Amino acid sequence: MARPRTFDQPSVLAAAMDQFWRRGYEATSVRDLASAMSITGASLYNAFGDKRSLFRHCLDSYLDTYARRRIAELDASGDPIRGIRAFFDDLVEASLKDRRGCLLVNSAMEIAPWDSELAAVIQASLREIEDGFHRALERLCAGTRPQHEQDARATARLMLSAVIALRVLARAGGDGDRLRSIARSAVALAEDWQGR
Amino acid sequence: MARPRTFDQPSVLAAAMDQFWRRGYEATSVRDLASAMSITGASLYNAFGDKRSLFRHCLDSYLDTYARRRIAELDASGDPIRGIRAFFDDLVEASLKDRRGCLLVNSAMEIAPWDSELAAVIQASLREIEDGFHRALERLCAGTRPQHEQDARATARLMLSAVIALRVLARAGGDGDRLRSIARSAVALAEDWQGR
DNA sequence: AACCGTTTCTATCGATCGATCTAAAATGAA
DNA sequence: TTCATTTTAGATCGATCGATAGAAACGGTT
Repeated sequence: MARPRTFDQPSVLAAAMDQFWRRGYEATSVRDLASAMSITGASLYNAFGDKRSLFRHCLDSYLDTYARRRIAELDASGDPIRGIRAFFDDLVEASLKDRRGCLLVNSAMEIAPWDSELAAVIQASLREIEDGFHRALERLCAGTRPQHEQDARATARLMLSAVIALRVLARAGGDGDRLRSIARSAVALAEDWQGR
Repeated sequence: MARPRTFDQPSVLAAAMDQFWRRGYEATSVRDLASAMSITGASLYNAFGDKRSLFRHCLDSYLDTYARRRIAELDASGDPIRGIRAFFDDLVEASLKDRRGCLLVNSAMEIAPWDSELAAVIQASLREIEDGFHRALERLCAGTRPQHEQDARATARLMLSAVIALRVLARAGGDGDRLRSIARSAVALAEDWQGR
């Protein structure tokens, strides 16, 4: 065949993701990316296509590596309430340690209004999170109260709202008290929904 | 004296605000701004200083014109629950009609991480919204249950979360059902808090 | 060992970025 | 009417933008 690549695709993709994550799409230049990835601009274009295509790869990788991992852990939790609490505790801890926020939410703000294809990906991913909460809520009252379907959907959406707001506030420098307070309220939402 | 300006300061500022609001800070060029404001670049720099300074003027104007107006209406409402419902109904309606989202939330994502001075302004404004909800909740049980202060603060913060998420989802193209569902849940939060 | 397809590097493309300069036009005070 | 002062318009600054061209480097195939 031909000359093989000298860089490791997953690791340079992670470096690019980090740039987009911290600085956003517009504010990240191709030179920033190439420098962070330790490759030249030509190699970047050769391997990933243009800037938007590289971003698409980064977003897909982010969703697989971070977003869906949290949902899977929620689904795997034995006790849904404990799973929800672990979800939000972990989210707050990660958000306070790393102020980049969430690449998915960041992209929903910056990219989605201008790129209908990526907007569809983003909306679908947000829906995955919402559905994860919904499944957890349904497990809380398995089979007993089918009439509360609407409530479960509404509660799941309010929990998704808490996730989004946590990420926004963390990126904007919100203090830990506020973040923890929101997380606690979101968990209480599920508890109250179960107990009512 | 000397030659007076030929443009109307508030109206050109509104035009600049519209650009920042729709496109964001980085993606809006000084030429975009000058064109939208119907003045030349030199006039822009002469009247408003550099790009960041113009943005600061726009953000201040936005807070006075939009954000604080909603809070004042909430404070002025006779029935806090009706005021909260009107707040969210109006927010959803406006968010569906105009997909720009909220300049304050947009800026919290894009500007706050890189500009500590503007970050402080943004955090203070978010706190103003939270405090507005908090005052409404306190009016719901005036003087009767001082022990619930912590709950009131937590509920107000969750309502702020709903506002932020509504704005994010609206900008990302979220459908009306989801937005209305979140708004309804946020109002229900206040109702439940009153009734518990 | 010779060949071929791919990657890599350097240099650079035209366009646009934020910002500024010059000079002409316009205005009110003296 | 004159003059000082400010605002205009247009040109342009150096820097950087996303993207590409051409040549050299390289490894698997024959």
